[in-house]
Amino acid sequence: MSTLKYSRQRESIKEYLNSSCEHPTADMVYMSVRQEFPNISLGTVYRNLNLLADLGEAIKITTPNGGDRFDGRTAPHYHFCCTKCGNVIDLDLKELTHVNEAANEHFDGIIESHSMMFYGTCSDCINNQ
Amino acid sequence: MSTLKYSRQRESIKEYLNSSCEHPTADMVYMSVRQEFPNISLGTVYRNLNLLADLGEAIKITTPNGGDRFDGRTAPHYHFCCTKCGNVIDLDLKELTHVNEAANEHFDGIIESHSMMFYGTCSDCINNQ
DNA sequence: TATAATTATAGTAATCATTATTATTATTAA
DNA sequence: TTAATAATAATAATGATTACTATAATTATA
Repeated sequence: MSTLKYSRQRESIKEYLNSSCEHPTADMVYMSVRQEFPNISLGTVYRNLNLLADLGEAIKITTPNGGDRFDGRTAPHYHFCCTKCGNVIDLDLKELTHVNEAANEHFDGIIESHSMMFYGTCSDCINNQ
Repeated sequence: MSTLKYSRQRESIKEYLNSSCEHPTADMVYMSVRQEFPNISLGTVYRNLNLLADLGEAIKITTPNGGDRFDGRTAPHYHFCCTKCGNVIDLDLKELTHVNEAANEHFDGIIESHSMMFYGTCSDCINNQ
């Protein structure tokens, strides 16, 4: 196994993830971090986002359209995805703690976690339409 | 607006979706329907799967790896996705009916639906490891 | 502190899933 | 039966992501 080595690029990516609340795509992270590191490569962004997700320092959010999104907020919470504009928004909804066990009752494998995504229209799209 | 025209290819795709319980990817549908229509195009498969989903005759399941999957069972239900092999399995868990309203309480837009995916290890991967 | 070892990067090519294009074919309406 | 039109097959194009490789940055060691 290889040991993790510091990199300023990864630090900048992590910082941006933690400061942003828009659940950016890899490309959005790329655009932002390029202000500090004009030569950073999109591959570097992807590699580090996935690394941070593996380390548990970020969450990868699978969406139906427009690529995965990333979230620096690692505490369990749920998301809303607007079917009009695709934006992802944090929800204030307490964690469903018993569903994993409930789902496991009639199931032959081992259930460890779940993710839930809510869909509809965000307030921006309601107002601007 | 254009009127829908019958096609034997679409009929075969629909039939396969309804007979299968493995939540096939577009490519799996393609492989199967090719036995009846050797010249069918992958584009035709994609177009019809999306069309069926739009018509409400199938459900598109977004997964973290390996492409979207399709389900001919349209009654609301939840899925499990194995983190080892990627297989998608139906769960016997009753629908969470109040979460949409609960999520909407502190939210500025309109929430219409949700999807939930459970993760863990399926029984095949537990046994074969 | 200099040097060696090793990981990370930039730049680029390749891959995978999906959608778009277009000439031809199948279905439906007149 | 013919005309209108939607669907298809074949292929090209796109978008998101990963793989490759020579160089640069970081860390360990002498």
